[in-house]
Amino acid sequence: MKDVAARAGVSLGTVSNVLNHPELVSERTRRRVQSAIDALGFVRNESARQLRGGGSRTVAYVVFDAANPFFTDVAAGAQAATDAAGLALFLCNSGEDRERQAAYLDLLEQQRVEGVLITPVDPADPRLAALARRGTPVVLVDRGAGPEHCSVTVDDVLGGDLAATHLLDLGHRRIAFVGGPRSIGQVADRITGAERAIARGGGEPLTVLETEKLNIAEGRRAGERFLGLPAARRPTAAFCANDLLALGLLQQLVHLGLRVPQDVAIVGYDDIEFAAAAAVPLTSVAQPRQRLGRTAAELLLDEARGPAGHTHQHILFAPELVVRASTGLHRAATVA
Amino acid sequence: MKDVAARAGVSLGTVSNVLNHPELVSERTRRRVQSAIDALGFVRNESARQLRGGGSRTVAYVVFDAANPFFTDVAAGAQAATDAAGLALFLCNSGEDRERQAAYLDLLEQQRVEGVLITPVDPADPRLAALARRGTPVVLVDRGAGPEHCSVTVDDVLGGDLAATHLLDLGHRRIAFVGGPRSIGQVADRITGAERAIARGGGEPLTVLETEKLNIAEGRRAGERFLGLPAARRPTAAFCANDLLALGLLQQLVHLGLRVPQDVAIVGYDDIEFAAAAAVPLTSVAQPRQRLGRTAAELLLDEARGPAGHTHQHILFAPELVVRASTGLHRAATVA
DNA sequence: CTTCGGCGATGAAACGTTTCAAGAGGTGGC
DNA sequence: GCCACCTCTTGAAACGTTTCATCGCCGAAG
Repeated sequence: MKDVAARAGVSLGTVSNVLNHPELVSERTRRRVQSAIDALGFVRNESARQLRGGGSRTVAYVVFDAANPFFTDVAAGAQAATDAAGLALFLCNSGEDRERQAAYLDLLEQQRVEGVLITPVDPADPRLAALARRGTPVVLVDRGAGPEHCSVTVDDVLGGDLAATHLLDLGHRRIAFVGGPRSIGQVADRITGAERAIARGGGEPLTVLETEKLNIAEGRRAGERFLGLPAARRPTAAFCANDLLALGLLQQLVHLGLRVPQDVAIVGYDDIEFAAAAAVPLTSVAQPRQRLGRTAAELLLDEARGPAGHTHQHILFAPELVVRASTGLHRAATVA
Repeated sequence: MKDVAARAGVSLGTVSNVLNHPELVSERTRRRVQSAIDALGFVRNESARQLRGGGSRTVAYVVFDAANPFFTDVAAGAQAATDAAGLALFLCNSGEDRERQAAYLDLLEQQRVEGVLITPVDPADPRLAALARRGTPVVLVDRGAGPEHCSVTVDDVLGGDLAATHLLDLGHRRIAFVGGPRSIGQVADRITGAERAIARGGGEPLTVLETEKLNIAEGRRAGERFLGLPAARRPTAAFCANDLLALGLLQQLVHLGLRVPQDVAIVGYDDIEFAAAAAVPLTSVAQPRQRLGRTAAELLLDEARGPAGHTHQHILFAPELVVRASTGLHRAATVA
């Protein structure tokens, strides 16, 4: 910037004014400075600017699994909101890894981002509360929060209930749950919801096939374990914690010779775009993904704008069941 | 930091040493300073640190479409490399939008990231060359580059050739290409490859159904247009620029009553995980996705480490055809 | 002719670190 | 008892901006 000033024959302050308050600078000087900038290829050093007091104009979304289309849809919603506010959104993929989540949170705080959206692997990480306490707004996405954050969630207990109720209505009595680890709140809630429905509807206790992650590969593995269950105790339906698991499970079961939905009915969760395109189109519990992201980002921006006039909110959306071929009408017909 | 120093009864320099060169500080003082840090919840200001000379320890991948699993797999590969090097990776989603790409590039340069990986919407953006000229390493991913960058690509002409050759081998003579816009290099190359194969194999000229984007929704739309073609000129096979289009197309054609592969054979591109799980498992041209990302990040890190001993490289991988049901054996049998 | 106001431009302080030359204090050798 | 050396700590400079009080100048008003 010094060089620019020298070349244009003005002071540092004037160059800065051209950049930040062009209306204060005369047309003539502004042009001279601008051409010096262009000639020298000057690029403002954001660190220095930020140091002096400007904010970072940056927000981050720490995502649980970037490879899951559910989260990229949420991110798209968030980006719509940050774009409108003129902030940049960085995506950070924790990849279901606590340490990576921790590393990102530390980094983001050091970089003084304006706020953090996060779908946490580990909502108990003290970093989250600390971050908020020290003044970086944090909004939990798809996960409930304590009094120190805003949160935007979808009712996972209800979602689990919807899924299980649907299967019970179709006449299924022995239902499997595929998903895990249970330490993940969403998983635990969906199980709770399913158990609630079963208790009410009079099915047998849920057979839980716990997985280590929530991806397609784990779904396939669960398929093998499913088939390994003694035929007498084998469930006639599976409710999966997300669509990736459901797609993997579906693929593996079909591969091993079972028919869906005749032999096994499957319900997924999230209703990602691929669910409808699956080998057997997937019944799934739909969440308002974009809306989730947009709302979360709006809450974040509100808090970042005026920490004063902001009160934490916990917004809860309702999921909806989308019925497709993977649960079929077969049993229903049988029952009816 | 001043507060920390005061509370611990030491100088600023000592606090800094505790943070950056703990081996220079006596055990006693170190503990005192550390407890002051904890008590005050001090978080180092990364801007100031960077200003004084430290690098940003940060790399970004500007991705073409975060919702396409192809790119998240590439990103996972890149992250493996940056993790190993102790750098953080930020994902920036340009979402096929030139302006957003431009905004991200400006921002990243201002933030002085150590390097930029990018699958550009617009490889002609002068920002890219300028960035490199001014000293920020740039590596093009899945897109060829001039002499000013490294690049890591997969041979798209060959990929197009493989796909079309496969269809020709199955006896198809009238082939559609679904994808666009043509301004995207990958799309143009895949068309070129397909045309080369057709010229060699003696099919009719490619029917190009140009799309605006490369996603599922556009694939569905292409399905309608496909069916709108006069029956006499309607192709018997479609080669899609990526799997998202192929999945959308497949879904729509089936929905409209066509059988795949009997009425229309479909070949996709990328071989994303969902391709195998589709209604009719998709024949697709596979790319070494993770490898692509890892290699690109490694080149970037090499350049960032020593701009001196670095020479730009252009690495080209070969794609492979993965045959599944969507091209079936049907025609082959007919022909044979 | 003086004074006032307003517009543009200026220069220095401030932001929060890191680095580095130099100082303080202690230990051991001669 | 002096010097050399070592370890630990210090203080100040430097990084590249933005901001703000101030100044110079010009035209208009009195």
